Amino acid sequence: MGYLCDFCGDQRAVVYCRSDAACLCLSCDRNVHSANALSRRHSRTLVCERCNSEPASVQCTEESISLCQNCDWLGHGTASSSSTHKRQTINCYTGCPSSAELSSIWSFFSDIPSMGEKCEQELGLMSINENRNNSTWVPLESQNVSGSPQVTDLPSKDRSSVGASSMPESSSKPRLPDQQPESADECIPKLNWSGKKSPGIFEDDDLYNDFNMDEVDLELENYEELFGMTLSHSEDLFENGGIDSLFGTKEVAASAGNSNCQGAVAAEGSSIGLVNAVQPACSNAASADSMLSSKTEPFLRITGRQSQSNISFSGISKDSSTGDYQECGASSTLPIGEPPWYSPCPESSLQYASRSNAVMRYREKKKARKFEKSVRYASRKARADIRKRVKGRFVKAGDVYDYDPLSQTRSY
DNA sequence: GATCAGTCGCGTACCACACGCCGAA
DNA sequence: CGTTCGGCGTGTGGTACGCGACTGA
Repeated sequence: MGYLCDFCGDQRAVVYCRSDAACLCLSCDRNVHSANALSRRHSRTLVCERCNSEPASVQCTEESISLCQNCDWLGHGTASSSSTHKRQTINCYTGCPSSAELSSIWSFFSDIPSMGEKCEQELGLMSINENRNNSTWVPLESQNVSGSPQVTDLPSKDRSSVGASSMPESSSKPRLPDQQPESADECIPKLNWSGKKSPGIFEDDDLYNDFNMDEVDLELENYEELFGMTLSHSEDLFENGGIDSLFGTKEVAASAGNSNCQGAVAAEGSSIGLVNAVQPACSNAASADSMLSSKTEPFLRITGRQSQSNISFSGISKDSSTGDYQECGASSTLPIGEPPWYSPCPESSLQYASRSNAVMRYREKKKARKFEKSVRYASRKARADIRKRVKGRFVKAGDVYDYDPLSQTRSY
């Protein structure tokens, strides 16, 4: 039994919605995402059956288990025999596809009894008839580097698909279930995508507009993670030496997260990576946000050592399941299974353990984060809740008030 | 391109007072 | 050392206001 649905808390969570950052059962997934046109645009995928907290990116056909990139990397990335397991890419979908439709895009879907059968029954109770027109699924082309849904090897560092989440010019378009890739090349991410908007590509494309809508959520999250991490969480990465592989120096990372950053963030000649960061001016977070949402300009580009890394913070965020890595401030352009703190010396088991520790520490810290206001003293809150006010200000007991939280009436 | 007015969103100050904290007895 | 007392600072929520960003003329 996996984790329970974040919505109903009853059924087993099956799909992961990044826009909502929630794990949902299929029933709630359809209920929630059939609410309106915007929610239907949320891109979802299966939830990792190992960590139960991250969107799955591949399905291990040998183990019949869906895995996020991290779990996939941990489980298959070593020199163990499992590294030869065949894995099938798990595509994202939007809209409210039926279980049968999900089975059509995920051939293994019916192989998961707790998913297919049970939820099929639940889905049958719902009356959503907009599946045909509004359901799309997006190939995680970053995982489809070979143009084949079958993945047998973890991406190597040398794999130039690091630009995967950079917008491949045409392959990024959501594809209807019965659509086939126009060519094998379509699935190959374009390297060093410049971020320039190609005229005509995105125009008059409702499907793609839908996809863009979903990107907004992702980009917001990326923004939070990117700048939040560089300010507060970078310490963790620094401690583990991981951020060095991203920014090279602390100063670079700090300046990248500076809300008052003006002009380019650039640094070169770092100990590990050569950073060519180009970032448009941003005077505040809002600007940074809009900047990240921009589809016309790349805002950060990091060229790694030699040919191993070429990380592009393009502002174009594909709904790839690089999840945790993105959240660590790394672009989704990172190759599959390669955390941002990817060591240039993967042969070292010690460093591998260090990376694992880094991942664990980051996740723990991430979970500990709470952005909502916390009430330290419930008794004071209870008093404030019933205290009378005038224009929002507390008034002396007995004075004339215009707002009474208890009666919700005005005294005059 | 520069300027101005209007709009929007976000952050913060303000209020009273019960309560937590801390030093003194 | 443990308990009690008194004083002081803190925190609580809804609203108004200021400021910066954005947009259109």
